[in-house]
Amino acid sequence: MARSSTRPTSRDVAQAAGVSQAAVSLVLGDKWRGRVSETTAERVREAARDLGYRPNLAARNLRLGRTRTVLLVVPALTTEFFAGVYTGAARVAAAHGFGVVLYPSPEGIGPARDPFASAQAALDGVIASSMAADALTAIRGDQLPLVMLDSDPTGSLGAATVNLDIADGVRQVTTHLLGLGHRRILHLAADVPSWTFEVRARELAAHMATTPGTEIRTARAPISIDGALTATEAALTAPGPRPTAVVCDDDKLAAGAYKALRRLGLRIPDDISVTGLDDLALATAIDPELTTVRLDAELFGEHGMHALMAVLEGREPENRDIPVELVVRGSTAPPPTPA
Amino acid sequence: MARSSTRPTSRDVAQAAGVSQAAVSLVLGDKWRGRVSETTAERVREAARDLGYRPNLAARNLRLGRTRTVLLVVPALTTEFFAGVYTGAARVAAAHGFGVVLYPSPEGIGPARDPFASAQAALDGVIASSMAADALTAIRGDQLPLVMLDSDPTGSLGAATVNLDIADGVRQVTTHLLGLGHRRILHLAADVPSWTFEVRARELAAHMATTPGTEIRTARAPISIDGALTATEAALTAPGPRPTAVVCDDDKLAAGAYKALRRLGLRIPDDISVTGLDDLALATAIDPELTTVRLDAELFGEHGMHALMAVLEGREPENRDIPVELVVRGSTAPPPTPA
DNA sequence: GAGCGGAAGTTATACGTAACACTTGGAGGC
DNA sequence: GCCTCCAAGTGTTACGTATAACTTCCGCTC
Repeated sequence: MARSSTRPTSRDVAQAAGVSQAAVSLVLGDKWRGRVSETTAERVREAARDLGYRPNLAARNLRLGRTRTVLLVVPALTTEFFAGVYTGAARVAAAHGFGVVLYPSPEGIGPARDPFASAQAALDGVIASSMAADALTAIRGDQLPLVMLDSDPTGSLGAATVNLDIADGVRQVTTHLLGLGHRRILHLAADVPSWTFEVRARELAAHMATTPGTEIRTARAPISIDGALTATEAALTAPGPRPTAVVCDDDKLAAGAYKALRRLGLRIPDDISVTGLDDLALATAIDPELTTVRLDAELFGEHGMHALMAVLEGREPENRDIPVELVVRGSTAPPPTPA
Repeated sequence: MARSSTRPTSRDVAQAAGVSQAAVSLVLGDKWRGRVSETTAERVREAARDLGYRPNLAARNLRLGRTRTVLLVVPALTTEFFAGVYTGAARVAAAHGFGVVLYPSPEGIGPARDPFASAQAALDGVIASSMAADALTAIRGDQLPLVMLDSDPTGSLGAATVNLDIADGVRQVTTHLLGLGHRRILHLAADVPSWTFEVRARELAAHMATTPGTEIRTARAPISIDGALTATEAALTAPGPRPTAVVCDDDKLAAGAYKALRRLGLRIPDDISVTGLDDLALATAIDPELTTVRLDAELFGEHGMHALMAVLEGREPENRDIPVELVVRGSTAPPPTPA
């Protein structure tokens, strides 16, 4: 009968199995072939099971100087309900000096007060998306291997980058609209300083310029339905010939644009076309369903992690852009013929 | 000039400052009042700054046997884009034997392969919501302080629970609809085995029964727009008098119901009313805006964390239900008067 | 001038693990 | 009959930190 108040250690298992702590470590670490007999190994495994042994990861991490864990940094929280749960919980936790780590069951969400303080205990590398400069400085200060998602490849950080081919997506949207006959476009731009949004504006301008007689009007809005509504309404009631299509930086903005258009009495797509970018569930929830650019988020994640693994293994990561795909639905049509 | 290849330790700082490692620990741990002179303390801080010293959290955690970090377990991933990023990244990472931790910048997302394997290194407690039984068993095996969110308070787990007053929300919805004159209701239920959904069905039935001549038809659907669409269409084309209102277990189901109703040529709310539950951004993105029950997710999170803190500090957590609020929008109206 | 107490440190140790270097007891070769 | 070699382990150490216990020096009091 061992002390049951505290968690069992490998030494407790060793004692229970009548072997040394080293043997336990070998067996449970799966490094015993030819070093420990099969019968002894089984005895150790049984003892570990009986005691409910779980290795202490803090000790293991300290010993190995390595954690087999990486940090994925995302720009902001898109989840709605559990984002709120996290925010509230994290606030109280912080007040108690605690950090919070989210776990997605079975897929996935994320962690902590100060990511680099509370995470460095368990990090071999970082994947970061569209981050603030100061956070990046903190990461670099840690000298952790870093992969950037959707960031300027010419940025001076010297980190590997993995990007969605947003530029091509914008080209596809533009080609689609130009082909339908649209010439005057309202660009509903996300009011967020991020490379990925700069690309949209730049590429839209560049590709529209290839056709003569085109015109782009720009409205900026925070990424929220209400923000998009207000900005769109203002832009469309401004003087001058009305745009015949609204190109939105993402689907959420498009949902806001829908509301503004309804309020202005404009029918989609008869009076005005709308496009999004992301292909969220929202895109098919609204009426008419949204013509948008599908981003393969999973593939994106896979490529990002592959790149990080390459860096960790000393290989050169490949900087390939991930293809995207235009999905044409009911929100785009030829512009109305002028009376 | 110290060795610069490896990360500086507190001993390196001590050497640089000409003091013992213990002194460094005291100064940086802010426990030096009356034990170290102000000038020495400043010298230590300067050395730490110069070397870019960051304490090794694995070592600290090992030493303290405590991590000031808790794990928040959520039932599934609601985020769309970054959920996919996480899934893909986690898959590749797992293939390499790595775990993944998400970090929300600046608010918040979460972590890992096997939550209890990769997290126990840094956990003092757990907040879990609607979890699978096996995962719960794993948690209990860890003997970690546990708070359950939205779970059966009479469950045999002996954990503290913090719940939203979903029952009251359902009562408010029912009262609202009965007051408008609705008697035949379609309950679009989430096909997910969870206490929180059982409550909806039970409470709806109980409260409807208080008014004579009422009738509930039930349709089950997975929580997705397409699933809800199919289930709703099937339920409303079935024989018998058509329900005049659809009560949905959450907003996403309601969005699917909208599509089904449009397809059937029914106008909302003139021909049929719809209600949701959650008050997501989606609720105001669809047309007409959805009458739903607002859940204060942040407050929920705060209460969950308060409860966990109480457990950690040996206090008795209070098991209060968190109030919810009916938000009446454009999707509900009196039932059409029969011809 | 002996003794005391506090300031300003230092020394030593333990947390739990992984792995290197060593031991021991036979079996087999010549 | 002796040497070698291998299987099957064990003893020991280090990872970096926090802290309890100890030391040393000095200024004061009586």
